[in-house]
Amino acid sequence: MLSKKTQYALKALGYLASKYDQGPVLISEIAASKKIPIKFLETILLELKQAKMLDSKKGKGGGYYLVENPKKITLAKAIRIVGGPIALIPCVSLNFYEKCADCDEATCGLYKSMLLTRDATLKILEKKTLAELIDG
Amino acid sequence: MLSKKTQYALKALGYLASKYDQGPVLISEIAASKKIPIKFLETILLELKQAKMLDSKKGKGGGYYLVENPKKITLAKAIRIVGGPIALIPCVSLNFYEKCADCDEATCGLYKSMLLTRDATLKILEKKTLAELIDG
DNA sequence: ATTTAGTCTATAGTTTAAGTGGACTGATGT
DNA sequence: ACATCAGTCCACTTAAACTATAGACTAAAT
Repeated sequence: MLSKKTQYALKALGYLASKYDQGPVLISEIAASKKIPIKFLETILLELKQAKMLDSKKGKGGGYYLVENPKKITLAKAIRIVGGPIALIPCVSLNFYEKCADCDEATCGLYKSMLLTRDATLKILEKKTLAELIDG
Repeated sequence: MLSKKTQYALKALGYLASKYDQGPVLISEIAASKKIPIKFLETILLELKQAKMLDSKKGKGGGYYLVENPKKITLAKAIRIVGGPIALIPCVSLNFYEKCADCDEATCGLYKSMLLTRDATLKILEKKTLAELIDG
């Protein structure tokens, strides 16, 4: 399961995708529309900004907006930025790899099954983009 | 990502599968072999026992053992018992479903992508069994 | 200058992970 | 039969990570 933070990030990005090229969007507007705790959302958006996926403007008429066309940003990329490994266990994670304490990957049965699962998941998440998060 | 608890459960079940029909196995043996904190493992095995996937014998010569042939137990079933939803978000979970606060499932873009992902994952986890967790 | 809206720091609450101590149960030896 | 040992079972405590909230600060617009 994705963390709450990651789920919120995807929802927020979907909303921003639907407003792409329409100027900055208020944090409060995103929070209200997607039912996300506003202060929590604040930190998530900041993180996405630091990763150059979003940019922001302060003051009146300010807000957050996507830097790039939503069609060019995959769900996998977004998930990874906010810190969510996609694999089910660390030893098959591409971006958050950690060796198991106990097993040899060449022979580990669990490793094999989890690898299959990761590949199937990634095949989808590397293809789907933020544009496809837009409702309708 | 699966919780630590779920990861430990799968490792322990894999070990028990490799010792199926060889009598009870000590918690301490499983913990040592799979590098699992022993007291944490205790509670996990107890939970699997209460779900009738394992049974145990107390006293000398005691320990835990699989009730059923490991070939008959899917990974999906095991994961669900120890409380790990397989879906990435609650609104597409079969066993731990929760409605989203903000979206209409008929039109939600995120819902559609997550549903695809869940199906791909489940296709694997509903087929793989504990027998396939045995190393080698 | 005033208002608007993002940024930063600190903190509280909640869940998950892990550790401690001891009670209970069954097998075994004498 | 009884004592002892080996093991699971159970109730608490602690630690760490995750989720959520509050308030002061800074930049931009008018």
